Amino acid sequence: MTKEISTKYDPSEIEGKWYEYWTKQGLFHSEPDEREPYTIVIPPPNVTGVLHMGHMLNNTIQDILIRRARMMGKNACWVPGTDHASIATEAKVVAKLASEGVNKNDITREQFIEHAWEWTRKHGGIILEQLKKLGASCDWERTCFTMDEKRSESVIKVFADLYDKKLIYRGIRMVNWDPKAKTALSDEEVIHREEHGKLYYIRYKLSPETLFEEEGSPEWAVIATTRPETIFGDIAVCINPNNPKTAKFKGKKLIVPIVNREVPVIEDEYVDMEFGTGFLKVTPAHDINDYVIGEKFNLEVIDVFNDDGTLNAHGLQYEGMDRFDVKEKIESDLDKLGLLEKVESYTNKVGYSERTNVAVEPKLSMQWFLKMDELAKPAIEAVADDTIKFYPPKFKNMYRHWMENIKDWCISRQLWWGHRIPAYYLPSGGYVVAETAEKALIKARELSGNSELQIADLRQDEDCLDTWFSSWLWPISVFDGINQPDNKDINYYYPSNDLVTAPEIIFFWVARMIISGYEYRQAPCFRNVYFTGIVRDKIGRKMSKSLGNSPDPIHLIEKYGADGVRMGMLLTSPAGNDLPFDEALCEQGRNFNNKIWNSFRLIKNLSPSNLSPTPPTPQRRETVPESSEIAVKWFASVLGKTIAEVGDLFDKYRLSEALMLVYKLFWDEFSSWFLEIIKPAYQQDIDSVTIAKTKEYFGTLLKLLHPFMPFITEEVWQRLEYNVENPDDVTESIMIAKIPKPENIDENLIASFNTVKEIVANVRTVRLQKNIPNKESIVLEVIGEHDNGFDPVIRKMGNVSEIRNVVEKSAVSVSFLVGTTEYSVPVEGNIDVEAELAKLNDELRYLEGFLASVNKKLLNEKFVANAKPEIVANERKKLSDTESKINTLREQIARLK
RNA sequence: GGGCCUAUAGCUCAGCUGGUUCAGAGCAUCUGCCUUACAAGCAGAGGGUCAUAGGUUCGAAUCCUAUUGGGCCCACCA
Repeated sequence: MTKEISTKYDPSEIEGKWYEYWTKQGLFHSEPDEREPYTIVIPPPNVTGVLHMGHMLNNTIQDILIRRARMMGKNACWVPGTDHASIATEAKVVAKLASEGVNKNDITREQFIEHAWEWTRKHGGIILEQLKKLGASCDWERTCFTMDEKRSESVIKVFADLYDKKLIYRGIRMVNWDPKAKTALSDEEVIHREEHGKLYYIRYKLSPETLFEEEGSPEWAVIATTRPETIFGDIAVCINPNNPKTAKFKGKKLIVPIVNREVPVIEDEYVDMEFGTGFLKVTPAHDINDYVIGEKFNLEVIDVFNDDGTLNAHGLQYEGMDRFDVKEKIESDLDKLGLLEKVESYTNKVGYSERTNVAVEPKLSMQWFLKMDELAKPAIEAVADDTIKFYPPKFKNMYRHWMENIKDWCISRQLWWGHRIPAYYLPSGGYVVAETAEKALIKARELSGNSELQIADLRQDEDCLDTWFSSWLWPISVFDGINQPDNKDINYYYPSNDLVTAPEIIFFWVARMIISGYEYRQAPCFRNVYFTGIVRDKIGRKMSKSLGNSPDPIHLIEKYGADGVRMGMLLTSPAGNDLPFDEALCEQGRNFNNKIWNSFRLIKNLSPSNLSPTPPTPQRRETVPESSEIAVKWFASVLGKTIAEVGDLFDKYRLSEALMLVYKLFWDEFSSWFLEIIKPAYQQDIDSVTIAKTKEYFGTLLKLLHPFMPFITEEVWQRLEYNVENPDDVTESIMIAKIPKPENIDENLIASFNTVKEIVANVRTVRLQKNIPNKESIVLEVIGEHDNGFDPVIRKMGNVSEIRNVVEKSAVSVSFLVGTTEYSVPVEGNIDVEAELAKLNDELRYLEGFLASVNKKLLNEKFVANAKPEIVANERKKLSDTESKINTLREQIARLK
């Protein structure tokens, strides 16, 4: 009867079909209307990136949220897009050009940017196509790119605005320098890693002028440093004025080795008396602390490095060598000169560039900065008072701590791929900031008083802006809310509802978006932030390209289906927890799909007429089996209850748990109980009332599942022609069907049914233990209270021919307790008295122990006096129940003996 | 160095303001089953001194303290 429908579900045949259908029907597209909006803006992936497991997790969650909101009747809008990823993309383009023998320095800025656009056109958008495979229901008509026209305009406008507000300034500061990308980095782009290095103890000879007079006095000071290659920049040696060990060097002069520069010994309490030898070499150009000291003492700054990390002319004979090579060379050279006292192994933290993974160099340079402290204030408050909620809330602390100690943001980058800083330098000196060259010209003429000035006379700043300086505007700029602050989209969709992102970028991105939201909309940019964890492999390593431990998401989708992978991703990932990914999870997801598929096959073939020789006629009254009647009523309750619970879990962003709940509802309650009850026996008919209810429930289950597994639910929904059979559903796609409100919840019914399940399970256990085949019906004896209302279900599910209320059970039988009622299954032949007795005695012993503990509690006056009355009452009930159980057991034991 | 989080079955996790079925779920394991939707399945079963030591309380997985083990964030000790 099911010949035409395969017994295995094959996702590959249908996923593409439905995605196309949804797109063609315009179901992902949103326009402002009278409904309540529900908005998510995607964390824009790098334009030339490819999908990895982190994206999979992140976008699965977003899709679940957006699909759920849509089915709750909201006007759901998920805006997709990509990020130009300034430094990462530029690095890729530079590498590509290099492989073709082209050096970036040999071509013009314009040429380079053309190459970068070409690269973007070629590789860009791949990732968005991959998201479609996952089922992401983004509004593709709204796709944005951080460097498209509107977004670029927004960025420049904001820069000019913040400059006018005096929040952006330009200055020479010590910044993190990436010698590979040859650009400044923000503090956030630097990753500190512990590293095993060396601590060099170097002798700095006393100047002949300031030698100690006494015989046997030291001829040098020993200075401990991890960076001997910076001695060319040494300009002083510092001691702590309170340090007796170094006190006699006060006022002395020392000779920097190799350079042979005479430098003074200065005194500052910054120097740690305990560390090393108590002497600190001061190299203001290459250490932030030294720089501070240098400023204080007004010392000269000698920068010894080129932009690429090689030594410059200050490095004397080492000029042109790489800093790491110099470190080694200088070690041996110092040794030869007898100036290296010793070398110790030493562990310290070294900063690395997040993008290029080279050690960053503190470097003094002219950069643009954004003042943060004032801007941060409303953003701190918004998270503190839960205007913007974090899930999980533990990240609130982290956020607050960072925000309260926020430093100015270095926003300039010495890169070409990005938004060029709109600052224009005048030939006569000075500069102006304006959104366009034309506007700049007006300002420049004003500034210089020279009305003859032309655009060509102005020189635009060479730097471009940090990538995050465009993404921080994302929730606003995707709706063009910077350029057109009062347009209908921004007014309708902003603030967005949920942001789903990784905790790694809480400072890079989340915090800054919140800041810009308050600065440019005077409102939060989103209401909730869901932080996902890091996807790890089975043994806990972070998934990464270099380790090669990351499965290709597209392969996974091909293997398990998008729905299966989505489920696998979600099964073990509560908010903020890392996700130990295992393909077995996808397998579980795929198996569940198959379960859904097979339920569908069963239901599809339920028909009042399919086996009956004569179709039902109005004359032939259908009979509804009692068991089906019970099941239909019971399942309505379970369904209603679960809908309510799922809603609650969604409100708390506990998506894994919501999925698990629906999973169990579908597999255990619906498939194993409901369907098994209503399923007609071989060659038996089924009534149309039960069929209708079954299909209705199945439809509701599909709706509940749809946000998690969109493809299979649509396929099955359509195959059942759900909308046709249920006139109330006027919708075509399950995507826009409405999830019903929780109703018909009868807790008593659910509780009674649970008892029934327990009875049936016990009957089945007896069968297994006694080798009674399922096909052989049995008799069930009841001794004690029992609700006969559910007997039809017990009969069907346990294959029980008769349920008998008796006073005394059959002599040869196996019995069990459910609640305080004893049930007994008469069996043929003899039973193993010994084994039976042992089992009963075990149980008796346990119950007696339990009784004793309950008794102890109740005899404790303090407990009775202090505990809440309902708790005491409950203990009393436990006492009497246990006593009654014990009596039953004792009787059983006596009888056996 | 400062701060935050965490420790519950073999694995991944629930367990709300202490007290009902407080020791749970899924997966994995074991035992029967090819029972007309499904072996990617069905039915059943066994797994835990709730990290350790103290304390508060009539009562602690839950609250407090210390110890140990994991994880994360921040920070300029050369």
